[in-house]
Amino acid sequence: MGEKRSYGQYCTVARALDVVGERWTLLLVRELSTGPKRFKDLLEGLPGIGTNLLANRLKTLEGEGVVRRATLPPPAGSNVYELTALGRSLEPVIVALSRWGTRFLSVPREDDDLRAGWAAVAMRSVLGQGAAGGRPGTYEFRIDGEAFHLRVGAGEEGERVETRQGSAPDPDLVVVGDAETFLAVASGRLGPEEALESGAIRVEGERDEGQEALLAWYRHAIGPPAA
Amino acid sequence: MGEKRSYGQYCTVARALDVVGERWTLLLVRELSTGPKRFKDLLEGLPGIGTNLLANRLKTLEGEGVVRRATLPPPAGSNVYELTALGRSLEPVIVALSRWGTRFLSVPREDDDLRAGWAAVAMRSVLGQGAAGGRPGTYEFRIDGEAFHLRVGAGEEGERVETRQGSAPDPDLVVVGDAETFLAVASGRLGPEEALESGAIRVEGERDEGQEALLAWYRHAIGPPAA
DNA sequence: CGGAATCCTCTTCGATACTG
DNA sequence: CAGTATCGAAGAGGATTCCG
Repeated sequence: MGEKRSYGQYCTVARALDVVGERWTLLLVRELSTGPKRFKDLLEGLPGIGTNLLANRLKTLEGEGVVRRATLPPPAGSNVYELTALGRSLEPVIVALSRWGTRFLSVPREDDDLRAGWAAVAMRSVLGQGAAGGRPGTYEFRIDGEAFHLRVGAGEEGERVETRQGSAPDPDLVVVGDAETFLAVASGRLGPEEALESGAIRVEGERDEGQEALLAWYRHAIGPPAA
Repeated sequence: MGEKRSYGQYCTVARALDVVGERWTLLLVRELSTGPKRFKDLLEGLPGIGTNLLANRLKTLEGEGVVRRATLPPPAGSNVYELTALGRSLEPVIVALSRWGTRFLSVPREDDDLRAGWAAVAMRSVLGQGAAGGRPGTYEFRIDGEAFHLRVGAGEEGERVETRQGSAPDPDLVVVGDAETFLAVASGRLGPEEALESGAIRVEGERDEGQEALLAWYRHAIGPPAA
């Protein structure tokens, strides 16, 4: 039984792909990159994977130290899967793929699935491109009614960004919109100005100040349309 | 007939993987990342792929604008495959995977294949981590008798690095060694000092000055052992 | 509800042989 | 040398069932 297929190359890239190169695996990491999830949530976020394949991938990744099983603290108490430190260190891979994939996004195809979390991942991936000088802070996104927050910290080289599902306790800014709009903005297809003017994206709280801050942040983070 | 399998997700990561997520594809990009190659050379660098699969991948990637066919200028005149600009922009993906895969490298396994080019890719991927202040220049590596050169240019944010097969016309430094040693150094398993002292890696040209420069460069580029 | 196991069909892979 | 053709083996994927 599955003796673990390997490329059999003494090469850093091949070794990485031995672990995360199989079908679905990196998408599974993407799902967990915003926080722990139950088996059922993962199925929801990976339409078409099938329960057996998901279980297999999880088992393999757990064996390799990329994923870990955990139990959420009360009152939740659910069994979840989460990334280990090793798994979280795949972030640059996800970001690089996300940036590269942006140019293939165009518009949703017939039968394309769409999840709020994917828009959050896309938003995260367009950040931290500029060198220092970003705007550290916590930004909450409510995408199709689901909350995510991005913590932008001023690191040594470029910004350190973390995206997690759920509300932030102390957001500097709360932005509301739908997934397709956020993806359009992340891909550079829709300018933040137009998105705000048309009402496709709204800022909660003190409107004028918040809106100005968001625009400034967008402009810095996303930069000129489509790299 | 192969209607082109897709994850069917309106997501930047999934779209990227729709194009380069299949088995062998990113390794094929790795092979081409150091320069154009003939069909035969690609087979050599992807042991086990099978001619039909390689032909399929190349055709698909050509259709997607990642790879292009070209004819080398005389006197070579061979038909080769090379990356387009779109293909070259996959560099950050390869680098991210290579860095992540470094920790799985350890020592060659029984039956592991090993190619000089893979060591060059690994060397390239450990560069440009430090912020500005790197040492721009051209470094030639002769790995197992094969020549590669890395051009490090001082860019805006971090260094811009390009790796190509073949000799450089004007190398600032020529370093000679075998693939396994270079991979050990790239992975942080072997310090550059030890590698030079043991003679596993040699510097050509004016020894003392060159050796000092190489060491300084290594230290800056690679930094403290194993990030 | 969470997930493992089974069954069956289909596609892809991988190795070799064959052709322009 | 550069592919195409072929075919057995392995993996994907969808449904369904079983177990805690």
